[in-house]
Amino acid sequence: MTAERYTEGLDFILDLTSGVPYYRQVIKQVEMAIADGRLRKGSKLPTVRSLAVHLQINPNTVARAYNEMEIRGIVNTQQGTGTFISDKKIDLSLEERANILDSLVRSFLANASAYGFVVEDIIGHLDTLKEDVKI
Amino acid sequence: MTAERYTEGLDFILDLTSGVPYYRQVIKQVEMAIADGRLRKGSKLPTVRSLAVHLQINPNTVARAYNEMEIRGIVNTQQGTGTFISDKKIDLSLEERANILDSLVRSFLANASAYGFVVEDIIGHLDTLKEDVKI
DNA sequence: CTTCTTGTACTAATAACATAATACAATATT
DNA sequence: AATATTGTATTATGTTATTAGTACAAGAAG
Repeated sequence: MTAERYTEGLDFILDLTSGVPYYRQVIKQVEMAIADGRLRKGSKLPTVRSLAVHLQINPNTVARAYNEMEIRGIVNTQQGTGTFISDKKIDLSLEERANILDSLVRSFLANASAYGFVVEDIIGHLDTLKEDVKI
Repeated sequence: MTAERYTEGLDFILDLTSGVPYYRQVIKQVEMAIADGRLRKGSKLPTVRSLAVHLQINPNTVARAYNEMEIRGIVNTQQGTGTFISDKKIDLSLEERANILDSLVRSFLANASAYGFVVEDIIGHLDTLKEDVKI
């Protein structure tokens, strides 16, 4: 399968029941893979057509995800070649960085609390995620 | 605020970035609250109008969530009175609970990675927050 | 009884999403 | 050079989600 040409350990899956649009799920999975180290600068993503076959969706839907990621600077795409993770650098001072992180985390904790989760739940789950990636 | 009339400790929050339809988020949050005991038979939910104001969405959207929950037997609603949790048991397995948490965490990580944060950053900050809360 | 509060119903409009189909342009391979 | 692979663009169609606005019916409160 041509999908083998992209980074090992990266497997796209769609959750058909979540109500989250498909293209968003693709974007989020790429972002996740970047966050936990499975994808890095220069890594090649599966082609539009192969990922569409893999996920059993229309190529245009994959193309939409890739296009949006390019607009956001997450990837570089080139006709005839493919799509690669960019080296997008986020220039923030340490202080700005800390402020944004704090804001993101607090917002997330609030949201999680609406479902009844507490900090320990989150930390436990993140530790588990991290262990999974290590294998 | 009229929302005070419903069960203490229950707070609805929408994640505008996850792509999950709003009405589904409301339903899921009610289900979680029932499963972990924050809501029980007879507990009153906020009115359609008050929750709509609280969440800054259209009342019809809340009404949709409430209507679907009534169809599924989760709540009983009565015009002129309000909406109450039914006596239907909702048992979420540990796995289902973990899936919900996983979905929340992944969506958050994807957002965070757009700012250049990685899992270790998040865990570190959560540990820090956890220490703060202890004090 | 009157007024207020509550959920219900309905219509119309808009935006977003996903698909199918097709064709073209740029790059890579043979 | 010819062919294959890759992303891009476009049009049209259908479905879903959300909103706004309005009105009605049922229950609660005064």
